[in-house]
Parts: sequence; structure tokens; C-alpha cells
Amino acid sequence: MKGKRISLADIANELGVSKTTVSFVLNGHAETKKISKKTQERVEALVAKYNYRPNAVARNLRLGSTKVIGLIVPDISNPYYAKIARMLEDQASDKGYHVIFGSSSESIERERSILAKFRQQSVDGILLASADVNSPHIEELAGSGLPVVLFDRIASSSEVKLSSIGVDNKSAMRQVTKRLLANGSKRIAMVCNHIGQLATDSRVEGYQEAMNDANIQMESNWLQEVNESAGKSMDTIMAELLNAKQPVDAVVFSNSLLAQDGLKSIHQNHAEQIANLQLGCFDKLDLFDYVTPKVVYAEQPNEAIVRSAFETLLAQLPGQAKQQKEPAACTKVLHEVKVAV
Amino acid sequence: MKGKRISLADIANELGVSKTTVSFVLNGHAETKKISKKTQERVEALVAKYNYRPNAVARNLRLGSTKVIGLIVPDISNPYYAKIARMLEDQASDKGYHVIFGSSSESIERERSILAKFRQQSVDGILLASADVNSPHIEELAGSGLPVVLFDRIASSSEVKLSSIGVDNKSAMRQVTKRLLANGSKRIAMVCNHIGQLATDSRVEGYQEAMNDANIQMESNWLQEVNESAGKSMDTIMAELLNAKQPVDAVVFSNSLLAQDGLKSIHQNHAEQIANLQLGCFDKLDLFDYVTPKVVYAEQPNEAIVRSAFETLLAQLPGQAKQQKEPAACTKVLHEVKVAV
DNA sequence: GTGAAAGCGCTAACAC
DNA sequence: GTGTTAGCGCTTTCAC
Repeated sequence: MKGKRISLADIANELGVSKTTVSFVLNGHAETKKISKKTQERVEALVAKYNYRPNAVARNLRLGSTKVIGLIVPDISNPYYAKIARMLEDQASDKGYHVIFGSSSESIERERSILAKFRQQSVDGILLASADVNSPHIEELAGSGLPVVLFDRIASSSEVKLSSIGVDNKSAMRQVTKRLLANGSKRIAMVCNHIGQLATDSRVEGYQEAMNDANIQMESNWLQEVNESAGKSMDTIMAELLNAKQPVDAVVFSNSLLAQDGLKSIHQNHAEQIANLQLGCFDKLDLFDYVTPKVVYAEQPNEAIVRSAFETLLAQLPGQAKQQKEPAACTKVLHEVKVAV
Repeated sequence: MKGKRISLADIANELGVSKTTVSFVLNGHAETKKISKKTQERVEALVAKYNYRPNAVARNLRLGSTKVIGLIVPDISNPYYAKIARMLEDQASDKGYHVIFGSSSESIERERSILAKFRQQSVDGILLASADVNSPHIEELAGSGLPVVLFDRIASSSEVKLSSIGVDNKSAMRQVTKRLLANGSKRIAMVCNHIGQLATDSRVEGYQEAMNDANIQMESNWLQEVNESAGKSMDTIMAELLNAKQPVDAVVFSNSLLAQDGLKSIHQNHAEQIANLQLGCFDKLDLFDYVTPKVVYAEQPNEAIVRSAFETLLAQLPGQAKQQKEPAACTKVLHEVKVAV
């Protein structure tokens, strides 16, 4: 059954025409190249008979474009990125692109390596949620000629000369915190991880701003960072916050994975306090629909983010015969979040 | 800056050697081809200077292998498949492979189209959780020469001549049901959908076997199939089971999506019965950690499944210079589930 | 209307 | 030790 895969040349030979002719027919140049109706039909018949499909690798080599775009995220199994992946797949396949993915595991080294591999594979472009947007390799990317759009993890305003699509993290967390305050909480703690990463830091700032605006004096242990290796597990943190003489009456989490962890910890060890506790979170989880207490969250317009990220990427690709004077200027977009519960 | 990407020929020219020499050095044939130390060093120096990386597309064309494997699942944003994707990525990258993915949305048409696209791109092999393992296009795959391994959604025992990796659905559901019985339930109903699909039917059998083994006479409406178009919504079914004079005291769901639906229905309409109700489910949901009543579930050994699926796929690939008499016989593996709560 | 031929960048058998 | 060369399968200019 195997047999050599049939090639365009085989078709041409069997028909007694040239590869050129077959190629023209296959690529819809039949009209412009004035291939006779009869020849067209003969070609199409044989193509159908053998169920011939052109070898994309050869085509790619010739054309210098693979119709593949790379998606690099910290972890594809994170439901947030998995959703992104799906949206991207849908958008991309509409335009005839495929998606190859890589998970950096928050490691710059792995990220660089994936990036390098993807370039070698000549992906047409890359959507990147970087493990560290401040790392120098991001700078280098800008001058590399490879179309790259940063999303989700984006760099502070100007500097980096790469297109970036994201949300206003600070504003989002400020809004969530304000909502919690409006609902009556006064002693609000924040649990995060990856302090030092821009997104996290911005969210922390948003929380702090909201607290300051409300004239609440934060206690020193209200800002917590999960760090297993330093013995700061979610359980430890929750115990510290909730077993105090004066426990906190609300907790905001800097991302949804933490919220999930936190919920588990609360249910396991602090169930009796659920009634008096508010929770807040950046980003949403399906889970929130089923669980007590209700969680106030900032919902990212992911569809819009992916859409503009992908469109921005397409715009950088060569061959988008537009007013391509410059190589598609570097776009920056911040989408607005929506607070919900 | 952009500039033309540098090629092997450029390196060779600048060095005044032939492409062969450079190629040999780059591919580690330096020793066997007895390239002089000095030439090696000169090549390596220039490669480093230009940060030259071979064009994988050209290489692929020449070698007929892309080092890319395709993952086709119903929906990459489904956390179950997202997890699988990540495990596969990790395994694959260890062996120098990349993963490209496609979501079929449970549509055979989309699945076929993705399959066709992936072949055109000359992926080296495919891991497929098919929208319908009984569809004829699966049969065709077997004779197509493209290495494919079925997983998760696998066909009934023999027939299909494709390697398949999955779990023993019947045994899994038998175990879950037995656990419910051991915990004291006597009147256990099962809610499923997709009766007629192999996986579902096996799970139903497992439930029935467990009930028979316990000498429990099942009542006629204990086996329920959700079917919106026939007016059998989850809410209707739950009402029928739980509002009876003699309500059931446990419900098992044939998959986790149903369990999620069922939980919602129970919480909305039958909250007072939660204390006297046991739940069972094939497969786990994060949700189960947070919700009452506790759910007994069969946990799939996903790591092991992915591992054997990938290994099986590798074994089908040409060039695994082993005792390749036959094109790697078609393997079938059923992994054992673990029951947990 | 159709074909010949020149590559895209790489590998590897076969010279020398 | 190193170079020549023939492709892998496709697109496309230019000729007829």
C-alpha cells in the first residue's frame, strides 16, 4: 500500500504534459495562462484519481513560506493558554495557516530554544507570551526579521520594538479590588507568584492603588508570594492569613491558577470561614460558576486579544500587498477587561 | 537587519570549501568522513560568527522527514486534551520532534480536513483522538502509509488495523460502581450520552456488570441517555430519578461533561438530597475537588497513555533501525484506571 | 496553449 | 580529506 507518494511530475508524465501545465492548473492559473479546458479537465481527473496532494515541504522551500505559525506560551496545558491556542487555531485555519506550539515552562532557556527551533522550521511568524519580556533575547527578536507579536506577557510601554497585545493589568486588578471594597471587605490580602514579572507587578500595583485610594493601611503580610521552594505553599499562606487573630476578610489572587489552588486550600482547611470571605481574581475559571464563595474576577477579552494579535502578525508577514512602505509598524494594543462575578 | 538568510553555500563559499564539507561538519560526520581538525574549526567558527542555522525546510525536503508530529483532538482547549498536548510536547521535544495540533470540534469533516493538511505538510506521524473511530476514513488511514496512533477514542478490539492506546472503559466503570455499592448505595442509576459509541457502551456494560455482581435488580429507568432533541435533558432525567417515590441513592455519569451538567442540575433543583446522594464518574474534573457530594471517579493514567502512544508512534516511523521486518505491527494497549474520590 | 529549465537549500553517493 | 553532482518536489520566467 505504501508505494512512493505520487508527485506532480508523475501526473505530468502520465498525461504527457509538462509539470508547468499541471502546476498552473493546480494553482488556479489556468485562466490567466490560458490552459485549454480539455487539458484542465484531464489534469483534474488524474489528480482526483490518485487523490494527489502537492508536497507542502517542496512548495514551502520554493516559496519560502510555510503557512505555519508558532505559538509559544509558558504552558499549553494551562487552560488559559489552551483556550488561546484554540482561538488562534480557528483564526489561523481560516487564513490557511497551521499552528505549532511550544511551552517554555517559564524558562528563558527553553523559550530561546523553542524560538530557535521554530525559526529553523521557517515558521512564518510567532505569537509569543514570553517567560520574561525584559530578557535581552526579546530585544534581539525585534531585529531578527522574523515577525513576532507579543501577547499576554507584554513589555512596559515603549522600548521593545515588537508589536504587543495585552490588557491593562494594573487597571484590572484595581477594579477587582475596588469591587471587593465596595462589597464591604476591608482587610484584603493579595496572593501572587512570579513577583518581578511585569504582569504580576502591575497587578500588585493595581491592588495597592485601590487599597490606598480607600485609605486602608495594608498590613505587612497581606501581600504574599507563593514560593514552594522557600516553604511558602498556598496552604501555609492561607493559614497565615486566615488563622490570624484578625483574619483577612478577602483574598485576591494574581492569576487563576493561584485562585484554584487557593480555593482548594480554603475548602480543605478553612471551610468555616467561607461565609465571611470574599475572593477576587485576575482572569476567570469555569470553576467559578460552581463554587463558594463567589469570585470577583477581571475577564479578559481573549477573543479580541487573539484576533488583534493574529491580525497584527499577518500584517507583518511579507506579501500582504498593502501600503507596505515600512515593514508594518510596531503596534501596541491594550484591551480593556470587564469585571464580573 | 533582515538581509537574506545565510545559507550553507554562503558558508562554504566564504571558506573556500565545498558544501559537502560544511554539511559533514554540521551533521557530525566529521570523524567518519575524516575532515581535518583545522577545517572543522574554520567551519564552526564561521557558523558561530553568522549564527548560521540550517534551513529545516530544505533539509526536510531532502530527507523526507519533518520531525513534526500532528496531534488531532476534538478540542485543544478542553483541559483534558490540553494536558495531553503538554505531555506529548515534552516527550516529543526530548526526541527532537515538534507538535502541530488541530481541533476537530467532533466533526468528521474537520477531522478529515486536518488530517489531509497535516499529510500535505508531511508530518512524520499523527496522534489521533478521533471524533468517530467507526467512521470509514479511519479504515483508510490504516492503508495510507502514514503512521497514525489512535488514543483516547479507540475502536473496538480487532478490526481497525491501527495502533490504539486507551483505557479499559468497562473495567473502569465497574470499579466505580462497585465502590459506590461498597459505600452503601443500592439504587444506582447511570446517565450517559452517545449510546452506540464504543466507549459509552463499554462503560454502561461495566456499570451493569457491577450491579449484577451485587445481585441488584435494576429498574427500567435507571439507565438514562441525555438527548436534548428527544426532550431528555439533564434536568428532566434528574427529576425523574430523584423525585420518584423511591429515588435513586447514587448516580454515575459516563463522562465528566455529563457529571458537570448533572452537578449543576442537582445543586439547582435537588439540593436537599445532596446529603443522601453518591455520585460516580468516568474521568476526573478539577471541579470535583470543590463540590459536594464528593464524586467517585476513575482516573486515567494519562502520562502512561501519552508515553505509550508516542513510543508506539515512534516505532512506526521508518528509520528506527531495529528488527524492522514488518512495518511495526499494530499495537493495542489498554491501560488500567485508578479509582479515587 | 504549452514546455524547458533554473533554482529554493540541503544531503550523500561517488569520484579523485 | 575534499569536491562534484544529482536530486528531493515544487513554482515560474521565458521561449516557442
